[in-house]
Amino acid sequence: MEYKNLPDIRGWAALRAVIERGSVSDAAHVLNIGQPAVTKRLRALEESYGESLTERVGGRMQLTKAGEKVYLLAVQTLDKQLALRRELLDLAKGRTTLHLDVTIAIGEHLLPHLLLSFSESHPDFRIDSRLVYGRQIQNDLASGLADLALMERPPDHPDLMVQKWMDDELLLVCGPRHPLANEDMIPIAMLPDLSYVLRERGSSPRVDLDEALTRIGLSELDVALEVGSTDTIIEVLMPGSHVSFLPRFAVIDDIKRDRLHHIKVDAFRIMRTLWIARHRDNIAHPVADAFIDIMRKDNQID
Amino acid sequence: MEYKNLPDIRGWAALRAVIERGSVSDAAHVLNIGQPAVTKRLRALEESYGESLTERVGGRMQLTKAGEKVYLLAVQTLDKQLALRRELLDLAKGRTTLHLDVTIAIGEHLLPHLLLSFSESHPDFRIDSRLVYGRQIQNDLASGLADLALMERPPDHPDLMVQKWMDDELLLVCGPRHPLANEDMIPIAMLPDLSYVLRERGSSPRVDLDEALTRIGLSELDVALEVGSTDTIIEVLMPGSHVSFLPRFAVIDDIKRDRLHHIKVDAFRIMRTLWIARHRDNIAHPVADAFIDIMRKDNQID
DNA sequence: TTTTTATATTCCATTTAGGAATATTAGAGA
DNA sequence: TCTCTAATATTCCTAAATGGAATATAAAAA
Repeated sequence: MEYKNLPDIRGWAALRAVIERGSVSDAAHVLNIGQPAVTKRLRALEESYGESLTERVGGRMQLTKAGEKVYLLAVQTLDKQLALRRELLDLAKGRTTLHLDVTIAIGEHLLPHLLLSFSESHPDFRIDSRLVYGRQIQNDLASGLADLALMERPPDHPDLMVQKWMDDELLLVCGPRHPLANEDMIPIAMLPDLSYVLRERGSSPRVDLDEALTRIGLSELDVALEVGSTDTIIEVLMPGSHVSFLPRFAVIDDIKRDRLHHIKVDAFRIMRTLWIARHRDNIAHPVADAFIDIMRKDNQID
Repeated sequence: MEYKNLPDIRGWAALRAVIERGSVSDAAHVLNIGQPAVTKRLRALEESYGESLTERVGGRMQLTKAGEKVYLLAVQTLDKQLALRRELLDLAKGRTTLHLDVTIAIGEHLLPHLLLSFSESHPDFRIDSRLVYGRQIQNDLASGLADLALMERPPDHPDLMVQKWMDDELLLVCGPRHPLANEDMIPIAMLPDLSYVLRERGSSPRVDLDEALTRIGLSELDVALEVGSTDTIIEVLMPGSHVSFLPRFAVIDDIKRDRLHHIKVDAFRIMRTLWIARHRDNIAHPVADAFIDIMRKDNQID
């Protein structure tokens, strides 16, 4: 049985940090060790695999072909190791915790209310929630780091299952002082003339937006600012020079209170669905079931 | 990012070896290190997880609840690490190797012919084959250690896909000097009176046999000997005091040449299917496709 | 170029790994 | 219950490794 030539997990951690930070010294900082230590870890790992795993390309550390494969295993294993740690903690303390991942927008607008309802009706259960990016949610579910996730786009990982949570729509909105604040509807042709504040590329609402724009043949909008939080976007809209596409659930309250104005676009709607996702091997989780129950009930009230 | 408290992979290897061999000293032997080293690895691992992972139960080392979880990750990771090593080798040498797992019986009787046909028609491709037990095949496929498998029972792992290869049957056979060597057919009632040489419990033919017997209400046969190889069973049958249930593909030649006699059993046949199995993520493997092609052609000739 | 920033080396103190010998413990058998 | 025995845990020691500080080297930026 193999023993002597096994790689060191800390080598995997080093590789991961170097790739994800893009530099050895940043990685060293994140890992709380010195830069030479990281370099040496990488060398040792390369020696263990007999292949060079990284190369400097334009000042950034990148993976070689072989490095890609090692990196994949490294991330998988480190994530699973973390999940295992947590599982053992839960086991020891006899607690039943639900580890929940949600997208940023859902976390900002829908989650607080849900958590409140849940903790009222199930004071004995515990939920640990994390606001993460869509891609990361898939990794977390796959590795067991998360038991359940609320997402704005369905995952494409083969082991992840989804069920529909609720319908949503991306709405074009502006602040009350914007020139269009009194318009009920505008034609599609006017969309390129507006100045936008949007979520960053790759975020779920942005991907949905870009897909919808491509469908109607619009390639690029005039994006004045990219922001990582819908709440921040709403603040930026207030002065009135920009508009944005935001999930209905995030702006519905502000629209009702006339803090934001919903500009309809003629013959253009971006419909979407919010999803509940979980790993196929993790379909029997008492806290998850209780939580989903709460979500469904809550939905009926709204 | 976690770094300092990561477990040592060699700890995982030690845990795995201890559990699979059932003792610390055996594990030490397999790992080519001393017994104290293994003990210390276990201690270190337990310290890292903050839980005791093993306990001595009746002289055998067993897993605690927490140990189970750690063991699972250990096996997964070590297998994947092995698969990764091999993948890197293939990558470096630019060769295309098919890693094939087959059950013992298939390996003894069907594989040699297949490999020959394959190497004749595809001299540029390479096949590494392993004879392993059914349960292990599933692990190998799941971890990527094997690309393709030929099995006597379909896997129940959710990520593994099967396609039918060929039909088979378990035949009751005896040597030419056995008292029943001239009988064409016997009643079911006579089955318990015979003395059997069978594959060991858990092997694919044995599981099929036991299931079939259960279906007709026969719980136990008189098993004189359990053997790990069908070839060995055939040898043991020669003197003529025992009978066995063996896959048709393993005995058809010997029956034709009158080295074995097939005893039909009235209203009792054990039909089975041989399967080609692979991982869902590994469905595009050129060598696998070429090999499956050979298997199909071969089948038509027989 | 020169400057600046990032990575690799070297050297050293410290820690850790594993072997040999030995103590301890847990089952088996009287 | 008390040996006896086989297995596991400890101890002690040497060899090997880790990671830090200082420094050399390499690669971008100016």
